[in-house]
Amino acid sequence: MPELPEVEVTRLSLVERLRGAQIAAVRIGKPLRWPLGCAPESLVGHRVHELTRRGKYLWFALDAPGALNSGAGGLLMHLGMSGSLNFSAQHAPPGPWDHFDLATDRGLLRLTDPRRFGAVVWSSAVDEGAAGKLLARLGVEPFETGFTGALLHERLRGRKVAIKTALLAGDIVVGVGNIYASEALFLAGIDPRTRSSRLGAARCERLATAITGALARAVQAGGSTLRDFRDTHGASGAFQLEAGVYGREGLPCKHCGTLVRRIVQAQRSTYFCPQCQRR
DNA sequence: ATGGGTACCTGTCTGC
DNA sequence: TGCAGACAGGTACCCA
Repeated sequence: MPELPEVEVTRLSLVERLRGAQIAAVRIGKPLRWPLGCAPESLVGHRVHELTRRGKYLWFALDAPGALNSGAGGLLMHLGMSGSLNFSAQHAPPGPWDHFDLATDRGLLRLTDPRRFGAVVWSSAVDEGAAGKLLARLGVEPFETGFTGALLHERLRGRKVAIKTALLAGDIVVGVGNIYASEALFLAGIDPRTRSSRLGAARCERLATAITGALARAVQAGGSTLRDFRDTHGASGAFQLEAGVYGREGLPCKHCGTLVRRIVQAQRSTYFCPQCQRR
């Protein structure tokens, strides 16, 4: 489910209530992608100092009991393909897909994840241990000033993979998942099959702008795809209406009327307009 | 280093 | 109706 916009919307909706919340109990359901890495009871008494995001990962920075900002490690969370995070009623029994509960004095935070590609991992610091290892290979944040067309140009040079695949890899720029990779390339007028190294400075500039724009608009829209998932209305929803090409195979391009095509790249669907997007 | 493929797991939809 | 198969918002890891 979650690409950067959905993760950021999740973070924004939780951060105020969670900041300062004290952990009262931790419940683990079925195993997620990786083990927690600490005894769940050892987290009891800690407070959530801050909730931040890196790429599609959430970082719950923890304070030791009684101390303020003592840096008592934290929890790194990934929502995988199907994860969602919400406050539940304090004593609501866990459903079959609820695999991680953080009971706090501010409410019960619950991770629901049917496919269990998600993970919650304890780490002594963001840049150490399990978290450090997972975050080490990540590229720049699309909303930070370091993300420019020039950087894209520099990092794509010498890469032979298709641009769509390069964007998804996450080691150049983070947060662009399967939907927004297609959308950004559509906005930039670039054929997703284009060899990365063939993109010149001008198109890299356009692509950087398109990526930032698409992600920012999606955050503003409230991560509509996330809402779809929670309401179990399937794939149709506000984002589908906004999407230029994603999920629109066989429908007319909104710019030129040419039928949108679907292809498979690196075992993932890619959607594009063969007329508006050029190699 | 790069790139390709596989693996993880479960739900939903489509077509026969 | 039943069932097989395709497909789904991610990413670490293994191997050429």
